[in-house]
Amino acid sequence: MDQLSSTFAALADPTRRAILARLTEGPATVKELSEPFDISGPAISKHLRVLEKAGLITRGREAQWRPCQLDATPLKEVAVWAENYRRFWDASYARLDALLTEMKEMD
Amino acid sequence: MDQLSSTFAALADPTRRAILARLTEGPATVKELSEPFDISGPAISKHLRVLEKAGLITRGREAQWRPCQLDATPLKEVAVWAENYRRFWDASYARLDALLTEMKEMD
DNA sequence: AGGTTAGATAACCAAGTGGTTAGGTACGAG
DNA sequence: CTCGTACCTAACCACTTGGTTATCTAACCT
Repeated sequence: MDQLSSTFAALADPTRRAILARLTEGPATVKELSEPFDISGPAISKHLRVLEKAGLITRGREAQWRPCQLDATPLKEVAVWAENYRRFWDASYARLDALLTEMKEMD
Repeated sequence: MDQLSSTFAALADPTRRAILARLTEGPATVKELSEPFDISGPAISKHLRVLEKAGLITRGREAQWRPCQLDATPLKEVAVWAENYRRFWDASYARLDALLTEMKEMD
């Protein structure tokens, strides 16, 4: 799978997006991350592995803890990708687009 | 599934992203959309249904054709969501963030 | 009416996903 | 050394996904 696909796939799950949101407040242990959800530890572990493979988190080792940290780099690609479609949702861009087309047709 | 999740899920497939890219050039029939790929018609039909359920395309009826059209509205939500993480990938925002934290710690 | 074309649906398959429970590893504390 | 804690892996399950082929409907063109 390409980078963008695995990033989108990782973001398709609400639990994983919530984990990312939590990590904006700073690094956290697996235990801390699992607290807001009533799913088992292994389920969280799987989510973290998906996020790690997508490059959205990095994991360290400190004694018996494996602290997770946000890495938002892939989200930049997402933002850039989405921005390419801005003119299709933004009305003012659509008007500008129409204007440019009109001008192009004049020559 | 919530809106954002189904949008991300729809975008996780390269074929579907290519279909969206093609639709930026204007509406197209199912046949036209399937031409660049060497997968079967039904496979394309399934992709289109996923895109339609995610609200990324709308479909009309003209004789025996069912022309597809881009609807980028959900992509705005994607862009907005991703922008919330800008300060975590943008160095200058990170510096601003550090500065603000420093200032906060001073009182 | 008959044939061709566009497209959807149905049934199936292999692989992936999100969850579980059970059991294993590694570390710190007493 | 033993106990508890943090975390992982393994095996399993139900469901989804991305693909297939075969079959159907609907519209156009002779």
